[in-house]
Amino acid sequence: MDGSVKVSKELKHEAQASKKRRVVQKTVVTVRIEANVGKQKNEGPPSDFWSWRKYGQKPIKGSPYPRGYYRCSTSKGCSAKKQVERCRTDASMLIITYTSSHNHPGPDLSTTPNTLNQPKDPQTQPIEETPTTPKEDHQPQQPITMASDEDASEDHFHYFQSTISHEEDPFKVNLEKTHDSLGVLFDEEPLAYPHLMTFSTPKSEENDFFDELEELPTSSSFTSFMRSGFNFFDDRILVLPS
DNA sequence: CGGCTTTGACCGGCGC
DNA sequence: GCGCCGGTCAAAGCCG
Repeated sequence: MDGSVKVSKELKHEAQASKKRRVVQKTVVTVRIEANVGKQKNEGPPSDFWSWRKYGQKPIKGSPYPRGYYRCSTSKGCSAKKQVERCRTDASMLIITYTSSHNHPGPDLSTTPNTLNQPKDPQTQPIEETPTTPKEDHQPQQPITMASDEDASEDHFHYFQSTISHEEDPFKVNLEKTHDSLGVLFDEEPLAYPHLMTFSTPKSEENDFFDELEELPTSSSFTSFMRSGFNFFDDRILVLPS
């Protein structure tokens, strides 16, 4: 179990050609799983901390492996979706495509028992626009769910590159073994990679991306999302679909 | 008992 | 107009 993280990045830059659906935020994450050294139970959903409910699976043409469709089960009104597909050539390569974004604080990431590095308030900012609690899952809530299909999410295309040069993935190992060690994960997570992603602090030359990022309502949730993902994803790319 | 997974069918869009 | 493909829903079953 070398548990080495392979940094494979593939940037997809597609021009929008659709005339209907404007643009839906699409995040393509390539994960290389190699924890199946002797087991095979951790191959499925090593995803993030959010709970995903599988709502469909279909064989994709051109790929011997089927594609699974997941939906966020953490919140009923969450429109976050995820597609898990396996590489056609590399069975150990998982291609996860995230669509939309969570409109609610996912896992209690900030609820870390050892709040030593998270001096944030308990109710600091679960969400900027506030969850559309009053509404149900029927209502067209778009305060935060800008990734839905509203015009608000025009051309959102960000490109994040996790510079995980650390080969030490204690979390990853744990994660792959069992999701129960999530707590450990957080605990182990010293300071995460705050500077890795200049989220709320746009200043890099990639300002372009951040420029649009500022529109991202899910700053806290998203951040958490990223943080958590950093430990599991080799590389994450936000792509702007057609 | 609740939640999640699974599988088949259905629907919409696109291409030919 | 038909067929292909991808995506989603819905019902049943299983597991915890």
